[in-house]
Amino acid sequence: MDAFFASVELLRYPQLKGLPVVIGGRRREGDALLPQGPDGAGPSSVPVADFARLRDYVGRGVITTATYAARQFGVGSAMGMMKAARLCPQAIVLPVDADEVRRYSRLFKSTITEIAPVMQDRGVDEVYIDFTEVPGGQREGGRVLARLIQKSIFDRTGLTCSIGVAPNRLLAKMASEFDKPNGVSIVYAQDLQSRIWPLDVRKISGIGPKAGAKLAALGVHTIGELAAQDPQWLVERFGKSIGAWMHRAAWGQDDSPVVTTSEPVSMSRETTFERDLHAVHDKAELGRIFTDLCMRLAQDLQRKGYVARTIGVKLRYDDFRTATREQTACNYTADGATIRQLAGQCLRRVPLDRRLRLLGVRAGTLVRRGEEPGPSARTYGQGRDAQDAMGTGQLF
DNA sequence: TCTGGGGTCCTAGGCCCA
DNA sequence: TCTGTGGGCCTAGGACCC
Repeated sequence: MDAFFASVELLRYPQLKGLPVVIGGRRREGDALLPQGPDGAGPSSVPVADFARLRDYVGRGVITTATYAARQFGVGSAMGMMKAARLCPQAIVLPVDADEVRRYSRLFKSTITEIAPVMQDRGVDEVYIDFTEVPGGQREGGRVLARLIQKSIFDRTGLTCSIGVAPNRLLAKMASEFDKPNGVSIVYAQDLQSRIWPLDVRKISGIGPKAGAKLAALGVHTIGELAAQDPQWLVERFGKSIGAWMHRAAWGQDDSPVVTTSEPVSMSRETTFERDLHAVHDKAELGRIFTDLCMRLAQDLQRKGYVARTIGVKLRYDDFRTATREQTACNYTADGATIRQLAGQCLRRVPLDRRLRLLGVRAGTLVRRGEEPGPSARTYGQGRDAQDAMGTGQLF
């Protein structure tokens, strides 16, 4: 299989090109989404000076993405806004406009599938494409088709994207990193030792901060060093599945197909509070938020046509520890009140002695509405804790 | 003053059942 | 009848991704 990996940079205001810009943070009620130009001309006509700056940002939140100009200051995705403001106070802050991002994401993907129909979603701004069967897909190792896709995306959306082409998804993803934000990189199987092995192990999608640090502590820093390890040695340290996968990945091996359809496994809604809340002192406010999360989750399920049998809660304490509890019911549901009741039972099994910074509600074991199997013969979550919770009053 | 939100997958332990 | 074993499901937590 030959695979493309394409990712787009979701910044489209030409007057901000080349400037440090971060997208992210948390929007407060009543905040204007973006400064608007005269006569409804939109943000594209707003002078640079009129955009908000990172130094003026107040409150919680993280960076969703940053331009390459901002990244030069050390600012990057998932960084706290306050830390980013210290590193690059002059950066322009744009809010996340989720509806607009979704619209452009759909446009980006439909442009690709019109050219190469076998495409796998990898989030809002990334896709894998199998172009084995696309006419002309092999010309110049795939470069011709990649350029065509790039141009089509730019013509349709005004967005640039970087593309990697390689024998499989794993290598294509790494190849796409080689020439950002608007390049095409081709990696052949025989390039493994010269172009992949010198890279840091963290460049492998799936090796994150924890595994990266553990490997570093074991003296393994590059992908080449990872490839040199005995697979059994990796299995003993990272487990059967991940250890074996790591070794295959280091050798550039990946036989996973480009999957064009998938069913959701879970849906959830969560929110971080403006200030930490206490289960007793802020009971009314927490109750309102909790109910709202349950209702929004129910709406999500109903809108997308799913019902769930497992309902759970997620809490994050003021010390950032996380606790989850979940319960699988006899029947499937997408009803807000039922979800609220089940989630409330889960909540009673969590310690609530510390202040909370986040509350979430999750629905799992999903099936399409109308395709529910019969009631489960066995029910779980009926232990002492769960029984304590049954039939008692609501916590919040 | 750190650290969002919405997901997937893996692991480990417990329980139940054949 | 008792015990051991293995599989499936549930639960909680963690790692990782965009």
